[in-house]
Amino acid sequence: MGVSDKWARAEAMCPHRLVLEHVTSRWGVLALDALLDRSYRFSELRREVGRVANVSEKMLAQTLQTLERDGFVRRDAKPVIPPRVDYSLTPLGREAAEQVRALARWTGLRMDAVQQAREAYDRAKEAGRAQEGEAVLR
Amino acid sequence: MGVSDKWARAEAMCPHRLVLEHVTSRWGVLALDALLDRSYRFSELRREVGRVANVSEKMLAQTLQTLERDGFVRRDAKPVIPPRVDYSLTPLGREAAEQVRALARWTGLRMDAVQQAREAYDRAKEAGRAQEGEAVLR
DNA sequence: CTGCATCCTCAGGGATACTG
DNA sequence: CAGTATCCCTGAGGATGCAG
Repeated sequence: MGVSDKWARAEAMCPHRLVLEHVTSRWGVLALDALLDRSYRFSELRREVGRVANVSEKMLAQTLQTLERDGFVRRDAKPVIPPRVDYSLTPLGREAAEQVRALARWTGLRMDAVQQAREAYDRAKEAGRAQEGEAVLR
Repeated sequence: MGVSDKWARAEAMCPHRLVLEHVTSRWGVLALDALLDRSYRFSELRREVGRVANVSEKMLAQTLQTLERDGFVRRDAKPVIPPRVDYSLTPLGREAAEQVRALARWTGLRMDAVQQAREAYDRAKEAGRAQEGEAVLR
């Protein structure tokens, strides 16, 4: 289990923050987003998520377990050889995933504004440095 | 700068994911949420965020810089002694913060469902273990 | 194929001390 | 007060190997 004492304390202070962390975690976001479209088998999901950013099988498994425990993801393992496990969203998980996707879509829409802001910021910073240098020279 | 090569690669693949990470980062969420209500001075914000989870001044500063660079947070430092720096949301940041707060509120509302799911999960897991033990005994 | 266990690395992030 | 710089350590997370 990955839950450290520090997190236990955090949970005590504000339990729903932990859920938020799970949902907005690096791989949680991507998994939920993918599962919003359809159900996936494990390595299928791994590939799908991997289209955006590579995820180790360990982290994906861990993420899915957390999401399952929180009641967002349903896992059904068919008892066949070779094993086949399908992951899908519960109704609760669907709600969460929609929120997350909304946020993700928003960031996509506003990327240009963010880009501009960054350039302005970097330019301003650069100008600041130049002035500083000038001051030193006299 | 804390941007590692790994993140540079991630940015190349999918730039808006990075923004999402900033916004949903541990301290980003709390800062945005706090600033949605009003503007704060640095250590005032530190205290406010600290009501939920303690944040080192280093991490708060880092978080605020990232958010400022992305154009979410406006920072105005009054040139007075002692220094006074006010942080507030830009219109863009307000949009982001509202999304984040929506997500946060949703988790709060659904905490009971999550709790139940967790208990069910843990019970099922426990039952599984018990059966396993039984099987071993015969 | 789907995991769980193990080991190992590195970067996130806390504590502290110092500057403007 | 509001940071910046430094040190240091924990823990997230990748790689590998094994089991069912």
